[in-house]
Amino acid sequence: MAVARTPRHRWVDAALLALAEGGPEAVQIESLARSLGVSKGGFYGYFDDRRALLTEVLDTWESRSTERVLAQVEEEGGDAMRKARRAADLTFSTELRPIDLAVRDWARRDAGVAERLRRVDNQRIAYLRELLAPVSADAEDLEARCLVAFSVAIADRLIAADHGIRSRADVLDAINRRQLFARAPGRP
Amino acid sequence: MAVARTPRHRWVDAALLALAEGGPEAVQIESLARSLGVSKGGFYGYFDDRRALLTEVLDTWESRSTERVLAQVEEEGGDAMRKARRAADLTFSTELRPIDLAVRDWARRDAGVAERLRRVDNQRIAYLRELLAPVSADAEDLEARCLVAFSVAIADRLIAADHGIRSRADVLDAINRRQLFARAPGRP
DNA sequence: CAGCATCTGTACGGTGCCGTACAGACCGAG
DNA sequence: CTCGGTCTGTACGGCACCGTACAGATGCTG
Repeated sequence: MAVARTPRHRWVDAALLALAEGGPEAVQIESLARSLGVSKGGFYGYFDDRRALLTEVLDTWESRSTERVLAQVEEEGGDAMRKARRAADLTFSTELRPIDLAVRDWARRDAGVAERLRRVDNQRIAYLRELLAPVSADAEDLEARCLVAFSVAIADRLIAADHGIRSRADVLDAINRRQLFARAPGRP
Repeated sequence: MAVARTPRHRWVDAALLALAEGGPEAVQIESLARSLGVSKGGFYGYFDDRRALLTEVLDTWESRSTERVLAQVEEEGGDAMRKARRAADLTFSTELRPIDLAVRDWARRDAGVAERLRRVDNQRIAYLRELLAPVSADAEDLEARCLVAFSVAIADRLIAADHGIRSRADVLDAINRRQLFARAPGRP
């Protein structure tokens, strides 16, 4: 048996990279082959067609964004607060964030992708609730804080505005202190 | 002179629609021609090439998102609060919002688009500052509220999560009441 | 109504990508 | 070393889109 120079997962990884950089349209078999330094000859041994690759790409992204993050977080342990913080860090890592944005735009046009995104987002927000519950006044306040936190995290890379003398990081820090983690009145 | 069945602006409008629905890759001359019930014959009389159309599309979007909104708002008059609210409504109208999202994703890959978006966003946030200044405690608080408001407005259509018994509208309403427009402590 | 500038349909060559076919390279097993 | 299955390179047909060329339709204008 010949050993595979370009096993299945390399195609998927290359596709994830292309998706992150150029959206789903940029996931092109011949282009991926070039970036792998290979011709597309072997591709169709692993995948029926381009569509099958995209499905697998989404499967991989979904798994890395949920199960893998969750496993990592649980392995490291700690209290709910620490776990939720760690989950946030892993979710918005350098590799995962651009894919997240690409998928989010993709979901606007593809109901299947939208459904996957809903599953992933629901799991993320569930974690976020644990993080913010201790400082929230009530269920409505908690839900509001969660949506704000999630929105700010996502929109950060999508907004291009300046903030005068302040850097974006300064403003994000202020949001954390004054809105998200500010203890609600009348809580210990 | 023959009268134009398909004048320049119809190509631009069709392109804006395609951009909103499918991103810049979906702006295809032959596809636009089909949607206009016309062949592409006339297109190259108005534009040098596809690139020129995309430039004009961005010009149009930029103008509609800034000058036109501003003109409309100023025409209707009212105090700063009313103006800023009106500007927000016009900015996130049914037609403009999908284009906004498409441009935002586009900007991740194209520096020129990113620069345009920066100009537009800065103008929008400037208006937002007027809206939120009266309830803010200080400059840092104001900047935080602006970024939160803008982030929530943008991320709304990009987040797919559910909120239990509450609808998204409920949560957005709670955010408005409890975080964005809640009068800062010690303000009249 | 005739002339003419303008717009439109059709046809074409070029390019890039998809998916298929197949010959040959490769490497482990025996 | 030889065999055999697996992977890879190359070549091909098909398709969709870009941009060009040009003939003909169209409807002002004088």
